[in-house]
This record gives sequence, structure tokens and C-alpha cells, in this order.
Amino acid sequence: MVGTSHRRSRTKFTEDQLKILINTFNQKPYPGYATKQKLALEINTEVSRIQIWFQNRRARCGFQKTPGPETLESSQSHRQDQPDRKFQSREARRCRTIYSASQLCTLIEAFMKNPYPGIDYRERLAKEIGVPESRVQIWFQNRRSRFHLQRKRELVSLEPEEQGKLSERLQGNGPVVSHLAPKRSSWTTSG
DNA sequence: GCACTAACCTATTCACATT
DNA sequence: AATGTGAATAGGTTAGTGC
Repeated sequence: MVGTSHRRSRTKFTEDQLKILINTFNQKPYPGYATKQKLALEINTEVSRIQIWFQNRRARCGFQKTPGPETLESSQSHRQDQPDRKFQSREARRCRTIYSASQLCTLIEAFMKNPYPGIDYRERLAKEIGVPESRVQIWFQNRRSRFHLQRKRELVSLEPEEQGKLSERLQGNGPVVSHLAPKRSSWTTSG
């Protein structure tokens, strides 16, 4: 661990922790928030670590397809053309976080300075506005995604000639947007 | 080096409140 | 109904750790 690390330091689960995680995963690979919270308490870690672990585990176990229809409630939400993940028997999600105007102001300001904050900065921000760091991380993810989306829409709404100019600018010396280019290595802890 | 995997990313979708 | 946005997902990448 280096102190200047952009990432959170890597969690090392113990054998016992893994046993419990795997056991739960085998029963429900898509746990709701309550389950994640219970797990977090049981193995003494954070809910966000549980969530990441389940994400990675599903990916490793080839969970890209539907796990099977035995637990679904096909009567309620049927959409024939998309039988995938929306059919898993869903437990409740985490409650939606409601940000105050001043919290949003702080987040947006931070985003404009650096859309890829490292763990240190996220933690500072989280403390400053009084929400968990995991919420800050999600907020930045959503914000970036919607920023990309908006840019794309702007591009397609332009004349071809303008598109070229704009995309050039976005690669090069444009304002905030250029920070959202795929390469993110330059955004180390500079906040 | 390489395998494994936590951390992280984008793109998309779900869910739900507001307009 | 359309819109806005937090939460969850799939699927991919980056990087720390142990061999």
C-alpha cells in the first residue's frame, strides 16, 4: 500500500468469510440490500465490498444468462422479448438516496474538477457532505454515464461537419469533457 | 511471468418520484 | 406520459497478491 493509491486498498477475505459468501451466493446470486447488509455484519465488512464481490463472482461464474425460471413471478412483470435478469426474484434494493441542493452542489463542483476521483478524495467528499463513500462512487458513475450520453446525443444532432470538429475538440483541448476520455490514468490523486 | 480476483469502468436497465 | 436520477446489472479492464 502506497498512500498515493488511486484505488481503495485490496480487500483480503479470510477463508471463513469466503465460505459464508460462497454459501450465500449459491443460494441467491442476486441478493437484495437486506441480505447484503446482513452479510456485511456477519463477516464484518462493508456492504459495498459485498456488492462488488457478488458482481465479480457472477461474472466469473458465467452468470450472464438467466439463472432459471423457478423463482420468478411471471404473472406480474412479463416482457416476452427480454426474459433475462429482470426475472430474478428480486429482493428490495437499497433505499434511494435523496441529496440536498448543497450536497449536489458540492458533488457537481467536484465532478467538474475531476470526474474520476480516487478513493481518498471520494472519502473526503463523502465525509464533507455526510453520505457513505459508496454513494459518492455511484453518484460519479451515474454522472459520468449521463455525461457521455449527453455528449453522444449532441454529436448526432449536429451536422456531419460539426461532428468532426466537436469530436476533435473532445479528444484534444476541450473543456471538462476531455477528461471523460477512456484513458483515465492521468486522473490520479490530484484533488 | 502468470493466474486469480478485488476494484473499477462504461453502458444499459430498473425503479420510483416529480413534472 | 415524459423526464430525472439513484441503484443494480452485464461485461470489460486495471492492478495487487501469491505462486
